[in-house]
Amino acid sequence: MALEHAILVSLAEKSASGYDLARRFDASIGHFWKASHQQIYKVLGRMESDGWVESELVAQGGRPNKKVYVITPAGRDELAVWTSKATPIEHLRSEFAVKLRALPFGDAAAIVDDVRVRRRAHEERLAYYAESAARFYPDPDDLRPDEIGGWLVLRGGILAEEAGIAWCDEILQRLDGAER
Amino acid sequence: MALEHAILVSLAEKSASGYDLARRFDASIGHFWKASHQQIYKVLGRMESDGWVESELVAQGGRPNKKVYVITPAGRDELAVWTSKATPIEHLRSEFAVKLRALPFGDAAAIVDDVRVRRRAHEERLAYYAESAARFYPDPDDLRPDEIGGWLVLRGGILAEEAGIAWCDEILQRLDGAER
DNA sequence: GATCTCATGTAATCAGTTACATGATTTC
DNA sequence: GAAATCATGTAACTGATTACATGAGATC
Repeated sequence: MALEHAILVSLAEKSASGYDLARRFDASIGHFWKASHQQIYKVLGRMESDGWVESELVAQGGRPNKKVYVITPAGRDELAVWTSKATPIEHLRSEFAVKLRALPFGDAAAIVDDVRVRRRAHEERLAYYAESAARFYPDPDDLRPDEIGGWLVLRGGILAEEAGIAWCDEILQRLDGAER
Repeated sequence: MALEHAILVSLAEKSASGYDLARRFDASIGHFWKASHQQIYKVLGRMESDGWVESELVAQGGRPNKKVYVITPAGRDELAVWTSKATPIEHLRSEFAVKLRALPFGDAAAIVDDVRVRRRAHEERLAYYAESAARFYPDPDDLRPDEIGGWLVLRGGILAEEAGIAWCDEILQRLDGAER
C-alpha cells in the first residue's frame, strides 16, 4: 500500500530509474521505509500500468541502458488523494521487546550484549540524522515551505533514536548494574 | 520468525488455548507484537508438529471444548537458544514519515488533522502503559528477577509513546502555528 | 584475475491480512 | 430477537524476502 506512495514522493522530488530508487531506499527515504530493488521493479511495473508513472529508455555511453521513470499528472493526483486520507496507526512490532519478556526463560548475559549492539545502532542512526539535519537544514528557524516535511521527518528520526538510546540505558542499568 | 517465540514466551508464562493467546495478543504482549487468531492457530499447528508445544483437549460445561497448549522441554530449549542469539535490528517503517515528506505535493490541512489523531493515539497508549506499570509494578525499585523483563518492556513503551507525542507537538508547532 | 558498480529483472517462498465458515451459550 | 462471547479453523490473496540470473565496464 505505501511503497507505491513512497515511490511517488521520491519521483515527485526527482525522476529516477529503478536502480536510482533502490539506492534512495538504501539511504534517505529508506531510513523510514525500506524496499529491495526486486520489490521496487515489481511495483514500478504495476504503477506504470496504472498510469501513475511513465518510463523512457535512456541509452548511456559505456554503462547499461536505464529506464527513467517520471510521475504523471494521475500520479500526482493519487499522491494528493493519499495525503488527504488518514494514515492507519501502526502499532509497535518489536522482537526485542518480546525477547526482554523472555528474560526469565533465557540468557540474560546474551541479552545485555544485544542491548549494547542495539545502543550502538541507535547512536549511529542518531548521528546520521543529526548530520543530515545540519547539512541540509542549517537554519531550521527559517525553512522554505518545501523543506518543512523533510526537516520534520528528520526530527522524528532524532526523537525516536534518542528514545531508543534512553531505553537501552535503562535496561543496562537494570541488568548490568553499571552506570554508563 | 518471531511470532513463534512470542507464543513460546506467552505459553512459558502460562499455558493457554489458541483463543486465550489471541486475547493476549490483543492486549499485554500484543502491544509489542500483534497477531490475529487465524495466524496464531496456523503457527500453533506448526509448533506442535515441531514438538515445541503439546495440546490437550479440555471439555468445558456449556462452553465449547478448547485445546490447551503447553510448552514442552524442546520449546523451552528453543526459547533459550533464541534469547542467546542477537536480535536483528529492525528499521523504522513509518507510512506517516513518508506522508510528511509528501507535504509539498499534498494536503497540509489534512495532515495536521492526521497528526492530532496520532497524538491522541499516543496519549492513550501512554496512559495504558503508565497504568499497567502502576498496577503490576507498584514498587519499581524492588522488583523480583522474573518481573524485570515485563517492567523494562513497559518502560520501552512509555519512552516510545512520549517520543511520539513530542514529535506530534513539534509538527503541530510548525504546521499549525499554534502552541498547545 | 577478482571484486565492485551499474542496470534490470524472474521465481519461489514466507509472513500476514481479509474474507468466509460454523455453532453453542450468555447477555441485553 | 439481536448481539456479544467462547472456540476453532480454511481459503484466497497481498506484501516482502531470499535465491537465482545475466552482462558490461571500472577499479584494485
